[in-house]
Amino acid sequence: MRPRLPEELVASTTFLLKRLGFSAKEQAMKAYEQTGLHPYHHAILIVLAEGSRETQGAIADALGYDRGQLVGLLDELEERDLVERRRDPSDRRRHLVRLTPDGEKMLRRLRTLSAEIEDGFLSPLSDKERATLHGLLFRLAEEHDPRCGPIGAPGLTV
Amino acid sequence: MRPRLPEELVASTTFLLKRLGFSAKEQAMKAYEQTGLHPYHHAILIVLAEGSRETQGAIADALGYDRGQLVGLLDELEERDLVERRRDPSDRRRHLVRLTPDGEKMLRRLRTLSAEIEDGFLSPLSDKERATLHGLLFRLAEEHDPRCGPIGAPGLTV
DNA sequence: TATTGTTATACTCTATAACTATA
DNA sequence: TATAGTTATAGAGTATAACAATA
Repeated sequence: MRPRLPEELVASTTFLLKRLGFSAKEQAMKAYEQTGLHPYHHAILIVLAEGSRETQGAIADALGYDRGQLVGLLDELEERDLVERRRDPSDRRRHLVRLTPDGEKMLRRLRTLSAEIEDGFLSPLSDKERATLHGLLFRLAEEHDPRCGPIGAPGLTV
Repeated sequence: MRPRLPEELVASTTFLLKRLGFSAKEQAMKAYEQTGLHPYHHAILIVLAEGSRETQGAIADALGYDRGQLVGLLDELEERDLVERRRDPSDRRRHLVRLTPDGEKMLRRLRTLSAEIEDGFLSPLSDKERATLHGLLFRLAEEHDPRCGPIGAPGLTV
C-alpha cells in the first residue's frame, strides 16, 4: 500500500503551506548548489542591487536576518569578490557594502536560475491561476510578515 | 525608515510560500506549547485515529517522518499515556501502536486548537478565497508531495 | 551609555548509520 | 540475509550573548 497522508491533514491549508514551503526551500537549495551560494546570498545581492540599504544592519533588517548570521554570509560573498565592504568614513562603526561587477554578473545568473525554479514549481498552474495564488499569498504575507506590507501599513497610519 | 523586503522577492510566489510556511510553523509551535506537544505529535495521533496504520513503519511512511525520529515522538506520547505500544504477536519485531482514551481526548483538544490557529492565520481571506487558495495549494502539493495525491496517482496507473 | 559589527557558545534538528531482536 | 524498532553520533542550522571599536 502506497503511503498516504490523512485526509484531515491535507484538508488543512496551513498544513499544505508548511509542506510546500519546505518543498520549495528544498528544491531551491538543491538547485543553488551548482552556484556554491544559498538563496540567502541571493536575497542579499538583491537588497544591494536596490542601492538604498548599504549598511549591514539595514541589510539584516530588510531581510529579517540575524546580524551575526549576516556576517558569515557576507564573508562568503566577499571571499568570492561578489561584494565589497569598506568603512563608512562618517561613522567608523559601520560597514558600507556594495556589489562588485562580478556580483552583478552573479546576480543576473541567480535571477535566471530563480525564475526557472519558480516556473517549474508552479508548472501545474496556468498563468491566471499563478496570479490568483500570488495575490492570495501576498494578502496573507501582508498580515504575517509586516516587511511584505505596503508603505502605509494598515493600522499604523492612524 | 521601516525595513521592507525588496519588491523582487515579494513578487516571487515561492518566496512567499517559504516565508508563510515558516510563519505558519512558528505560530503553530507557539500555540502548541500550552499542550506540551508538537504539531508532529498531533499528526501521529491523527494517523492512529484513522485506524488503518498501526505499526511504527506505517506511521512514519504515512507522514514522511524518519523512523528513528518517530521513536522519540512515540516515547513522549507514551510517557503521557496518550498512546500504547504492544508487540505484534504475529511478528514480534513489530510494535502495534494505538490511541488510549486519554489520547483520544487530547486529539479532540488538538483539533480544536488547530482549527483556531488555521482560522486566525487565514483571517485576511473570505471563505471563498480560502477555498480557492486551498485548491491551488492542493494542486501544487499533488505534484510536489506524492503523499498528498489521489489514490490513483497520475503516471503510476499505467 | 548605546550602537555596529564580530566572535564564541550552546542548543535544536536532522540525517546517518550502527545495533538488537526477530523473521 | 532482510526487516522493525532502537540508540548513538555527527553535522547543519539557529539563537543567544559576550566582546571590541566607535559614537
